[in-house]
Amino acid sequence: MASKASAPAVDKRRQILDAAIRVFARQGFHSTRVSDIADEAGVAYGLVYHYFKSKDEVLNELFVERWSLLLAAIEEADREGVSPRQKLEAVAGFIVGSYRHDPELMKVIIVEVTRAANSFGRTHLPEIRRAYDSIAKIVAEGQESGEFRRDIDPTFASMSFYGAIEQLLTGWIFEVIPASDADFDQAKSLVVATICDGLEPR
Amino acid sequence: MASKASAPAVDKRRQILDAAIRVFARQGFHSTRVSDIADEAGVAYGLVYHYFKSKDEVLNELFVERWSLLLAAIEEADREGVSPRQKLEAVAGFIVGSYRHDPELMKVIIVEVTRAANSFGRTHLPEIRRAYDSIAKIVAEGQESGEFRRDIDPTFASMSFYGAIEQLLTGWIFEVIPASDADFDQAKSLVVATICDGLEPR
DNA sequence: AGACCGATTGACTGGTCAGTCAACCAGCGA
DNA sequence: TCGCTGGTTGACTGACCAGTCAATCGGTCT
Repeated sequence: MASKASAPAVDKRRQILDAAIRVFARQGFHSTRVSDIADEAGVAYGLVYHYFKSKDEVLNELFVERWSLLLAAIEEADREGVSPRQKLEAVAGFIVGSYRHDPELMKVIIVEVTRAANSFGRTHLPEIRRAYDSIAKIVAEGQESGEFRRDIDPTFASMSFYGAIEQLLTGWIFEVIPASDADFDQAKSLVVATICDGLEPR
Repeated sequence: MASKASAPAVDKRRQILDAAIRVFARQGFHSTRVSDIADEAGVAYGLVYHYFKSKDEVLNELFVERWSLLLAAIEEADREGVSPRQKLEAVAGFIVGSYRHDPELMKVIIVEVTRAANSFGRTHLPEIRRAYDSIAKIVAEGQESGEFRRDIDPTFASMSFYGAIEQLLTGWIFEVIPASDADFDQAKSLVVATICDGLEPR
């Protein structure tokens, strides 16, 4: 496909995916018609079905594409020989960075997949779970090395950590909390400070 | 309605609401037909429209009914003259307790409203935000009294705290993490310990 | 009895889309 | 020039379902 000797000047498939991001972000998956995607992409209705076997598959593609990067980033962070706290910082940084870099895509991923475990998320639960597990692994290693306390289940900690970050993104997405560049910069360290140091003074 | 001199043996309206909880929890809001609700309630299709003006209104009713209790509980917790940490414990305890008491209803609230800010949540954003704000208020008071550190924005802390709890419930709902009675018991204190004390040993 | 009225019933309608498909087009090799 | 092939088009169809409504039921009051 993309490995053709000479790629076409415009990659219609990509064009459709990018249009879908915009439309899904604007109207939500359920209330976008396939024709909306085609229109936004400046392409005929039927072409969407030439490249994707269903509307669902378009969303799937967007999710898988992005989530695999996240999984890679978490595992990469774990591989580095730094403190568990720095690993968590790297994970938080990657997620916040993803949002900063392409808020529309992250909105779609979170709102339509990650936070929609009943519909789409269900299909992708295994991949989503893999992220939780990788974070839990970081916490568990921190406990073994004595850098983290041992009386909090790593799975619990992982869910709290991920939940906190996702809630922040959700707050930005729906303008419940301000989303300036300064907020993005702070977010990473504040989340990690909250989770690692706690709210009570030391 | 319910204030009639002699209430009917069966309150059909309530019967419909309870049936809706079960069906929404089982199939999700989008893929339940109004006829599913009627069937589950053992009632004719049209009767749903006698008591509710639309399918949406059924969900709204369920949400408002429950969320107002949550708001009351948070504000009540804040009113008591205890430490901010104990207030957060009360809030976490109420939410976990709600799930324990009626997991299906909480599943519907979270999956279809709270975590669905694009569709339904949008309508209820003000009420949802009120919960965040009340929690932030608890944190802010804790900072003023010196029981919480001052370098973390209360709004941030509030989102992290609420996000952590909601993520735990979501984990239970989708069986990503085990949901035994023991887990419920621990959850409250573990979340609060994580957020207040942090993962790093003191 | 008979009139009245709210609760209850379920067949039906109107509108909406996802997905199909037959036709069309452009480039290229023979 | 003439197929051939794969990308591209958009009208159309079949299914689905929220919401409507006219009819029926059952209790109460006169």
